[in-house]
Amino acid sequence: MPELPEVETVRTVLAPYLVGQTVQKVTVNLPKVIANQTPAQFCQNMTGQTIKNFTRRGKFLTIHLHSGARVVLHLRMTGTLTIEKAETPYTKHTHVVLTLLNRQELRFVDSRGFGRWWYFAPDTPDTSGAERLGPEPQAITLAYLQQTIGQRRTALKTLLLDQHIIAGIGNIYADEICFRAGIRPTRQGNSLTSAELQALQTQIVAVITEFIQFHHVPFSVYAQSKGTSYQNDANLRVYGRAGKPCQKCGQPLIGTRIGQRSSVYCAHCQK
DNA sequence: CTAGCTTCCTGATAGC
DNA sequence: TGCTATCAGGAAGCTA
Repeated sequence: MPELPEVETVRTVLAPYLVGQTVQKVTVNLPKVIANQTPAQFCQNMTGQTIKNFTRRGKFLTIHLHSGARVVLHLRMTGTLTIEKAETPYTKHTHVVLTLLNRQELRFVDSRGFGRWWYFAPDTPDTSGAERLGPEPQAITLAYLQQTIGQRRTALKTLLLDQHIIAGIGNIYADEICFRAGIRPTRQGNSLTSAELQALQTQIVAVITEFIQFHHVPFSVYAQSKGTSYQNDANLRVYGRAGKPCQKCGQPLIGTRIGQRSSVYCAHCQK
């Protein structure tokens, strides 16, 4: 489900419920979710720790503990985080639960079970993958695009999805960025002109910034949607609209596959 | 460096 | 209604 804007919503909405709280009990119902430890080790390490901060980097979230330890987590396709009262029954696929001293719980629910959590002791390096991310989309410059995307023969869409180049862009916003930049997602990176790379830079920043705003919901709305800020978004111009008329020119949008990912673009508006 | 494929899973939906 | 096939917003790992 989530790309950077949705993960940012998770961070903003949940941070006030986590920061300053102490972990009283840890429950792991699906062991493989804890990527670098046994559930027993993880529970022992986490119990009694106090949460200092809750941050995001790309699509990764990090719970910083006062001890200097960190818990890094990735929601992947279907992971969600919610705050529930301790007495509320678990829903299906509740894989990790942090019970806090205030009788509230942080629950990780993930139907496909692709999401992962990592625990890193103080002064040990992050090996979750978050340490190898490219810059945040808002920090992308024209010069950076010229020396990365501009040098590669791979399809633009695939490059936008490469987290080592830019952190946080997923399948939805990659298509939206290409549409708004007027560039076909199938174009080779090194075929882009300076003007096109500039348009790309502008839209990378604009699309991510706008959707962070769109998905910024109050806790009540977030809680009601079970930890999702994403719904079929009226602001999306191409994603999920294959065959429907382009909102600029009216021609039917093309649905195709690029790098094994579903992709939509306008053959008329995107060169 | 690159393209293509598989794998990890459950669930929603489309078609028959 | 029920069955089957297909697809899904992520990403790593493998092959050639």
